[in-house]
Amino acid sequence: MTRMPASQQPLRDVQPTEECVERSLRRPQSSDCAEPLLATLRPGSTTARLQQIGSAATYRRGDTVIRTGDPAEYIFSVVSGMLRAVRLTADGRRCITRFLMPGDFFGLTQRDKYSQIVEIVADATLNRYPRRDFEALLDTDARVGRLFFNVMCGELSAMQDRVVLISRKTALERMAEFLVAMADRHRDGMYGNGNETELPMNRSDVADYLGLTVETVSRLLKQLCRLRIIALPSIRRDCRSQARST
Amino acid sequence: MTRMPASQQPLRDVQPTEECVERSLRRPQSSDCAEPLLATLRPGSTTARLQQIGSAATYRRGDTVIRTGDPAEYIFSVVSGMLRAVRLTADGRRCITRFLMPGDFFGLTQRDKYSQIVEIVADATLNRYPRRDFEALLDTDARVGRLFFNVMCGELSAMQDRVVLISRKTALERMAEFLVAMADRHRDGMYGNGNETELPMNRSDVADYLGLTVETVSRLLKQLCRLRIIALPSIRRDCRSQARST
DNA sequence: CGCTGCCTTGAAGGCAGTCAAGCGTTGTGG
DNA sequence: CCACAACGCTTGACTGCCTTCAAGGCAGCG
Repeated sequence: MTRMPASQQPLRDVQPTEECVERSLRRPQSSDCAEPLLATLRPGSTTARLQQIGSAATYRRGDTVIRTGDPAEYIFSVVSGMLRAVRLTADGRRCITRFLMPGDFFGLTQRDKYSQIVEIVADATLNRYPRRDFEALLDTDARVGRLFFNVMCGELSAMQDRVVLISRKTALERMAEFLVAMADRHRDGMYGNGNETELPMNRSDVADYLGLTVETVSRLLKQLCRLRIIALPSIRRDCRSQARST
Repeated sequence: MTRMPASQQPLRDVQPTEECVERSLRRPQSSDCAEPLLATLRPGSTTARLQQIGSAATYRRGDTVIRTGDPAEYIFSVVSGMLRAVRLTADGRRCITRFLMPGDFFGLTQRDKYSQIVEIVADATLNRYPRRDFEALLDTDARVGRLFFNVMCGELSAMQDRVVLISRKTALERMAEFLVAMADRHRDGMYGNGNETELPMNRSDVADYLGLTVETVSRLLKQLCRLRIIALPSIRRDCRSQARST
């Protein structure tokens, strides 16, 4: 047994200011999963063995892929499109725990039923892996275990960032960080280039993702327009100058 | 390629009421990790191989085990005591992402640096596993990969529950759910029996865990006392009748 | 004893929610 | 082609929950 030295508590007495919103507009926000998960998927034979057990399926906007309580028979990865992972409280209050984009996995659980709802935000192609095959692979191929260990480390860290965002930041900061995160994720992707990003989800989704109301989201977007931080050429499009947003 | 059928959106138009707080007081809350992680640790030889690379260390209240940015050289599991995982915003606002209790792991990351701070809430004994050895084990023994896959599934689900709790529930509901969760976790443990639970953390910790302020936490506890839902025999002790709390 | 840290309590204020109405777009059917 | 309904988004006025600010109490400890 080793005995560890004591140490001091961190100080904290600063209040949220305009500077905080400024900071929210700068990358990087996330402390752990800065690189996209796709990077961990591309190389090597691990992917190949995984691909063998997977099959593609397409879904349309509004489709429900999995529901809370459904038997967890598949795990999924997103090839294209966008999805939302939803949790509902017993009385119907809604929360979007994450938006799923190409490279993301979902449906991972050790239980026999899914614990969340996943719906399609923008037409999507998914890979489905039968759970039985997936677990067999997990039990025999350590590299697959390692791959998913990494995937889940990244997700866990992202969720921790989200808890901080929602519990300790103002509405404006949440909105700003959300827009920057979306823009980063979509850089040169299907939904955006460097300085223009399409937001396939509606205001209600954004609100439930950030723990706000539709009205507040609407007001915040207007406010960011007034501050010349963003522009909204169309209702679903968020256009920003590089200099300001990064 | 299979084509999936569309389906309907869930309804939701109910407002938080007294009934919601009632509901917060009932178990089970969590949808995925109801059984303690210890259960997944006890049986089989997986644990044995893990134990071989681990060594115990004791810490005192107030100690810092890991800091953001420290080289991630170990992963840890809690044997006894209680810890808090802390994240700070750039300007010092604090958030406790989780309380760590016997059976919990922390320090798991695929990066070379820790992304959070972990401090001791109540004197603790930990197991430390050198990262190098741990990863070697992970790369060779699929059962270890499977074990941690399960561990992380549970944590991920717990974090999702937390996001719902913080983003969509009232202060009173958060407080009630927190107390019930602590009581459940401590049932017949070191910090509690069936109807009395010790809360080793201070008000400030509870506040930063629930996304509230110390003052609000204090007022809520008083309110729950007035409602005869809890009693506070001492400042750190939370005493409830079985009938009401479950 | 006084100091320090933690907790409580009260009063006032503000941020985001609630309620309500109106606008614009899309889609449907006459 | 237009009327109309449905839906999502915006805007304004008001409310209320929780925070902020401030002061005081209590226990532990040098």
